[in-house]
Amino acid sequence: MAAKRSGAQGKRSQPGELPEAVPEPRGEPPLSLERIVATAVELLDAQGVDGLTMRRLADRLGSGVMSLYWHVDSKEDVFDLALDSVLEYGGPPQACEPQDWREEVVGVLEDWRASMLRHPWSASLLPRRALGPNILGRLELLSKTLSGAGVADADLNVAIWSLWNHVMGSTVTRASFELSDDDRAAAQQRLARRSERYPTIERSRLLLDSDWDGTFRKGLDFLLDGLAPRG
Amino acid sequence: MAAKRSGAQGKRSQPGELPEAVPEPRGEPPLSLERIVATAVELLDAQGVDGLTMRRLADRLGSGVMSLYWHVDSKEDVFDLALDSVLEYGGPPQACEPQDWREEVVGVLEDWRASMLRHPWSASLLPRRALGPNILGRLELLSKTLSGAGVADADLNVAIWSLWNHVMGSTVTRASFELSDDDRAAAQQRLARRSERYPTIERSRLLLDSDWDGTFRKGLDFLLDGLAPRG
DNA sequence: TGGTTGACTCGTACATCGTACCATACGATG
DNA sequence: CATCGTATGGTACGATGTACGAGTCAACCA
Repeated sequence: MAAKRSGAQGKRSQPGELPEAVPEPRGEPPLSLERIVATAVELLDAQGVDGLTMRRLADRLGSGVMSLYWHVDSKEDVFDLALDSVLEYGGPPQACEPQDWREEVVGVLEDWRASMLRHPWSASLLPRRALGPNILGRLELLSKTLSGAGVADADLNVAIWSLWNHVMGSTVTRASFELSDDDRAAAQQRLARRSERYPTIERSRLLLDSDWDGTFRKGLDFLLDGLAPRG
Repeated sequence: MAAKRSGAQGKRSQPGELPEAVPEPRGEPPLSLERIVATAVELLDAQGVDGLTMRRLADRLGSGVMSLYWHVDSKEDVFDLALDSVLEYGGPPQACEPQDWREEVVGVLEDWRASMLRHPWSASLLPRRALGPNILGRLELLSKTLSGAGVADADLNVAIWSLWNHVMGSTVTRASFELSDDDRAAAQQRLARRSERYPTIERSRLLLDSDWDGTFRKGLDFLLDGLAPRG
């Protein structure tokens, strides 16, 4: 529905030069998709998924609630756009071609994971259909790198999904268990109270002392070992 | 809050034998946590996450809405209980000790994945804190199996989380992309329209022809290769 | 016997949400 | 001036989660 969502131009005036306060009365730049999405991300960072409300979003933007709906179809739309916007890819730090394809893949995936951990709400938004241009771009980049590294076309999809699953799984897991210290303490108490039922995970302090970064790196290495061309 | 959530007894009467319709007037067995959770799972299966409403749940149970709140603290509570209840573990099919630790691990994890895929909403509930007794039980079982297989204590947490991440990641991914055929067609169209931007993933038909089960199995094998004791 | 208590049920009410509908304003174009 | 597309936003509606408190009923004690 809706024939809206046109080019979404940011500014509009390039004609004459009016020294008076015509372009921006200061305080309320005009609404735009970009501004809406950026503010939504701010709100999500500050208040979490449940904290994002169309009314609160409009307040932060200094606009009426219904004005948002000219730029956006629904709240779901805002979620999709926010998720994708957070996954914009800066590209590799140095422009030169890296020596090792493996290093490049690791870099791409670690940046991916870091982007999502920077915005913990993104993990809980994942299970919805999420195929914005930035996500697709990252998939394409990963795909191209693997292909260039010599992974056979027949194995390409398996490789991509395995790596994607690893990133998503570890992000979701970490976001779930990195909540508040109170929650963690409560979980530990619950666990200790029934320690006779869960002796092994209690002994290994699974929920307390886990090294998320190390686990991610190690699991990734194992996957890459298996996926490597000419195993 | 709330000192409720007592023993939650199912029946109440074991005194005399009244042949009249005293125990169940047929049609409305008394409310109980078990019945609430079971009905919530039904509703989630039928209508998805957004379909679960306290009012709808009460309707299905033939009770008033607020009656639910005597057994349950909040709607979040219902979600937590439903998620955990779906992950009850039946145990290995045959009682005998399996010959191979690896086979046992694979069995545990495939059953785990299958349980979640049977209730697709469970994937989208995951990113919340989710540590019910059944999930903990599965973690404990996995942990014990790995430990018994000779995985060193120092590597145990890494192994558990890597495998957990693999299950969760592939479940979330599959649930995201196995939506409706319409959605898939729309995504494909969007992709084709910009095929010049995503040539590799379009050529590999990443979004269309993926073998989810095979990917899961292959990734799992790679992880187990890496995690195997005495590599 | 009658009163009290605690487990359990539920109708009403309220704040808050997403958003449909409609009135408005404004710059550009006829 | 009339018209139109772009853009804004006030009001209102239906749905939601749940606080509150009144209700029922069995069991127990006086």
